Amino acid sequence: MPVSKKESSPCPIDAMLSVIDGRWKGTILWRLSNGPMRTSELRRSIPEITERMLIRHLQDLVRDGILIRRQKQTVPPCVYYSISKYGWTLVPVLEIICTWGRTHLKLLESCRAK
Amino acid sequence: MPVSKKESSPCPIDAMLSVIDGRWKGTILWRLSNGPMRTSELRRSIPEITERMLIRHLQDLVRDGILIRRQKQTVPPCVYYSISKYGWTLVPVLEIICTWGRTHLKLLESCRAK
DNA sequence: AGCTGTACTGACAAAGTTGTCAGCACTGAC
DNA sequence: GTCAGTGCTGACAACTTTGTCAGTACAGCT
Repeated sequence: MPVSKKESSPCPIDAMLSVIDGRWKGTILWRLSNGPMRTSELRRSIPEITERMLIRHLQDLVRDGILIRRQKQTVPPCVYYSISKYGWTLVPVLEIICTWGRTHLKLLESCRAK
Repeated sequence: MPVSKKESSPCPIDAMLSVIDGRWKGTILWRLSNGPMRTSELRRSIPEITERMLIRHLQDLVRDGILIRRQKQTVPPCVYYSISKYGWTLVPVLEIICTWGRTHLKLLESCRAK
């Protein structure tokens, strides 16, 4: 029976990964850790991402309570995304992941170098 | 251009996730953190996993330097997998991920309860 | 002789994720 | 009037990951 990882497995590691897993979620959180941004700002700051995927990931992160969506009721619409209080508890974890990833990348590099 | 996350992105977060990402990798590492195990032992200790996926994940982890494969040259073959010295640097990171995941799961539960 | 167990591979299907493309409804600039 | 920009959706194609099934080669048990 193929059980999606997204479907609430009782494993806490999977639970965390299901929140940050997604091709661009790490990058999005990274950008937003410097302060709130508009949808189109985010889009421009991550050149390779498509609008479709940006919005899908943003919606996931809002649903998971990591981000907050604030919309000014104007025309044209003006939407800001920011990291929620809960989302900030995730940031130090990401930093640790990042640290490990950096040393891992260095290792891979030195392997390719030889 | 669809760029696989597995294909060395320069983002350290992605680099780390590409190592531990996989439906069962967290669970496998969890089991092995108690000591080396044989392929079939692992298989029995994770009832839902298929042999195919176990072996594919094990091979990934060996390739990434996280696990060590030791084979006794006997018939029938006897293969032990254990966490490498490098792999052990990953374990504390997994523990932090696990801690966050646990509180996240509790939060999800209390949401469903109401 | 037939069955089980070991560790693993290959071919392929199903499911999941990501990307592409078109479109909405409105506004302001040219 | 046409174009660009805003934030977003739906349909669908392409790609990736996971699962299913069969098969390998040897050995021990009955």
